[in-house]
Amino acid sequence: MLDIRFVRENADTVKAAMVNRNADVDIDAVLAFDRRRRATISEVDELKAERNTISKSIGLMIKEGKDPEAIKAQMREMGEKIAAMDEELREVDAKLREALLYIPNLPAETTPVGQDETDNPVVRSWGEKVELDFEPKPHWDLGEALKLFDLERGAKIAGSGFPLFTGKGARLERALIQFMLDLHTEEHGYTELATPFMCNETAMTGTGQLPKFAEDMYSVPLDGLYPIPTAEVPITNMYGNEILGQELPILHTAYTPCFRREAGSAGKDTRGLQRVHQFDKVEMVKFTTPETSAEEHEKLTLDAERVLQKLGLHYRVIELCTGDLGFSAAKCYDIELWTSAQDKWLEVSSCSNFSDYQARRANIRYRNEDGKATFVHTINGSGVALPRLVIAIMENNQNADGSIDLPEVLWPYMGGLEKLT
RNA sequence: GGAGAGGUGUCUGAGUGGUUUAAAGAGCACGCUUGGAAAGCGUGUGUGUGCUUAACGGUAUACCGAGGGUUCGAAUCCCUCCCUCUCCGCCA
Repeated sequence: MLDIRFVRENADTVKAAMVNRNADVDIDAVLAFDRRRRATISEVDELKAERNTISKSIGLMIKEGKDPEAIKAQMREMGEKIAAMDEELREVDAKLREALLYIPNLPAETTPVGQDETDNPVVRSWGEKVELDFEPKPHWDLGEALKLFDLERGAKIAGSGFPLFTGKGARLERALIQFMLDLHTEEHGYTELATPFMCNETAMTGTGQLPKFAEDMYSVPLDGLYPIPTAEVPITNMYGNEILGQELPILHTAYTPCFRREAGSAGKDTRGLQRVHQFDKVEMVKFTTPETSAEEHEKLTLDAERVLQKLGLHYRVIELCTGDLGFSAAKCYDIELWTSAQDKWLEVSSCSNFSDYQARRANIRYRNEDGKATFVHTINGSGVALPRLVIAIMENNQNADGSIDLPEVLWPYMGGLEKLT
């Protein structure tokens, strides 16, 4: 959520930023709510001040044995007026908040301006494309042949997009999760968490999934819960409504499954594991001061890249331009893996700096050097998401006989297994 | 799911309708004291919002788990909900 004072004082900047984002929001409507809200507060506070004074004098009158009935009758009227104005204030307050919740974050100054994904610059790349001297098979063929997963039976029990991993495929999921968690906790300084896999509406609003993206979320209406689309939700919101007493930055990592309805993307890249409703992911989340967030964002991105380097996978980092930037993010790098069999790039990580946007929504603060309660900056990124990672390993490491070589760092996690046959 | 007990500031903890403007203590910060420290003494010590200020700040209002209600006036009384603890039930 944007700071209403900032919006008030920099309306033109905000409007220009929204144009760069292709965001259709009515800033003037927000400003009108803001004006009405402040006028109402001034008025009702004055009345309340008067009521407090007179109420106290009534107390004194009773003590002195005087009859306060005449004044009380008068005060009843004032009470009704205050109640009416409080109600009006509640309404305009709710409208203002609702409007603000639908306004996306301001892009960082360093975020490149652009229309859509074709304007996203490539920041860097690592490794080289794998050249195979035979006709490579897509992962869905390899996986069925090696019995790594059984997508038909997954569909039978839950629906398409709910993959069922079997045997070595299931073990590969577990091995990758553990490898990544070990890397982030032992070498990158993150503290591991095991979080709830469902969150309430407040948490989903805190990180920006609600209210605007309700249709992307699964929900359990009977209990008011939502299966998490990313560990970002429980991890970020665990500090909601707190003034953090500990040193910043705070670094957390967690494995969770992620649940996404993928509404509106039906039929797009859905073959095999490319786009699924449930997938495993190791996430990284940081809470930083405003001064260090840019630097910590770069470091977090490198932490994600390190996973891919250790696995020996060719990747590139692109930066999202203003037109392609996620709703809550100020700046974002996507990491994409190359797959030779399909001759294309697959997004496996999205590393974003949210500045104080989520912190303001979730009300997460710390004490700055002056001792003043200040909103933290939140940063998070996948480190990394599994299905497309598995795709890249399978498709790039395949042999002519249909077997798949496992990256050396995974051998210990696979019980010594070096090859999927 | 049932019964009971609770939820007050950084912490402990008092407070059952009106100088509570949330007592007191601890902690913390600053000052005095000291050769230095401790002790002692003194002062200060939350958050949101509105108005105001160049700024320090000032001022008003709200906040005692959350949301409603009663009342001239609510931490205090009433209603709904949430959470924690104990016991029972169910259960991996």
